[in-house]
Amino acid sequence: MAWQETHKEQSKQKILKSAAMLFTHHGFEKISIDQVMKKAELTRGAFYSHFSSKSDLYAQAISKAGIEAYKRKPVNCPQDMKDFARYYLSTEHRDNNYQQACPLAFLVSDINQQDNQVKQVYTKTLKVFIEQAKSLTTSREKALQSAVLMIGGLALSRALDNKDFSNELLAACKAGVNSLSKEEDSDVS
Amino acid sequence: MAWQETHKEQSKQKILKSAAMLFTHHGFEKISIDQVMKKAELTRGAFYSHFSSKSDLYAQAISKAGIEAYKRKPVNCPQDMKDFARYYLSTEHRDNNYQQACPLAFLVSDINQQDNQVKQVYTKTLKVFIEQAKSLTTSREKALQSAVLMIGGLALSRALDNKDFSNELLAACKAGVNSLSKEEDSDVS
DNA sequence: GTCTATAAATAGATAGAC
DNA sequence: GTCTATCTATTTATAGAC
Repeated sequence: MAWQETHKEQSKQKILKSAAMLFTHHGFEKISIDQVMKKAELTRGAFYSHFSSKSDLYAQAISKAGIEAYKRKPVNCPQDMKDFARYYLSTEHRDNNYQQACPLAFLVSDINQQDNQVKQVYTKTLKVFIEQAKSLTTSREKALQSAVLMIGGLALSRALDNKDFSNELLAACKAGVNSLSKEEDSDVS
Repeated sequence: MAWQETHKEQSKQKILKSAAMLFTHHGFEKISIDQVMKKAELTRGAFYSHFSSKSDLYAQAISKAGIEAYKRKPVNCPQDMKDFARYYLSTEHRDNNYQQACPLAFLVSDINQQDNQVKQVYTKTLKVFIEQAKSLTTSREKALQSAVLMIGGLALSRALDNKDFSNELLAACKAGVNSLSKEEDSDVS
């Protein structure tokens, strides 16, 4: 019994890992259950033993993707907003070169089309992101602005067909975030 | 002959108007050609006399949606970044109460999944937006940051399931844009 | 140019064997 | 729990009548 439970959990985690990667990079509609299951080395029929619907998988995959994406960020840049922005607003992140990209940016305009479960998971993930930003700046308002500059900047940079323009946009966002960080803040009490 | 040309152009404009509205609010994948044609009071079969593919329609619809969305903005707030931000980052804009919402925010993470024609149109539309912002601030960098705060802020606000949180985010972005405007800028030469 | 009808492909979800 | 097979619905795109 314990073996079976473990086996089932392992299968579910394989599905979730595949889904987190595929959905983050290509969005909800472009990815089919079949693609997710093939990447997880399973078949379509096994899917509904683990998830109630494609939308259910999407919600859980976004949550996992968020956790995976932040797993490295705090480690690499625990106290410094500049490092955070450099990591987040990098061309590598934009160009799909991170194993787990940030779903907040990659899926931002996809979420409004989804059901409440998905919106709730996305909102919770954003709150964690903003808490992270809050610890690196001096006010909640500045944390919100930094989050929008990072998430919005990365999302916009991915939509452009002009690399120079896209790079310029990332640089401007980095500068904006830096001007909101603790070190640059003249209001330190 | 002239009559037919006019008639054809009118049909195309009706299709484009329907597509601009439907695509902007629901994205590329959630809208079918059939839905667009029904809204335009035509049938599916007539579609391919006007557009080569659904993707072709999408590109032209984004262009039209951008033009329509900006048609009012400069009129309402010709010289003032604060008015621009108040208009753009309003709850009405977020909640689909504008007849023509801004495709830059509503579709931002959808564009990366599309072909080059779509990306080019989106990029061109963003350039116009930034030129608008440039005329209301003191540097290109501030214009880029303002654009990201507005477009990214609106996009993010639409993804949340918590109205208070969403409103707070819009307010923070408005404050951020205001601090980048000409009036608040201490570097005026 | 617009219509009806249909081809051809894809995908979400389910049934039943093992 | 996972497999193969299939149902059902949807959608892009095309063919041909008017």
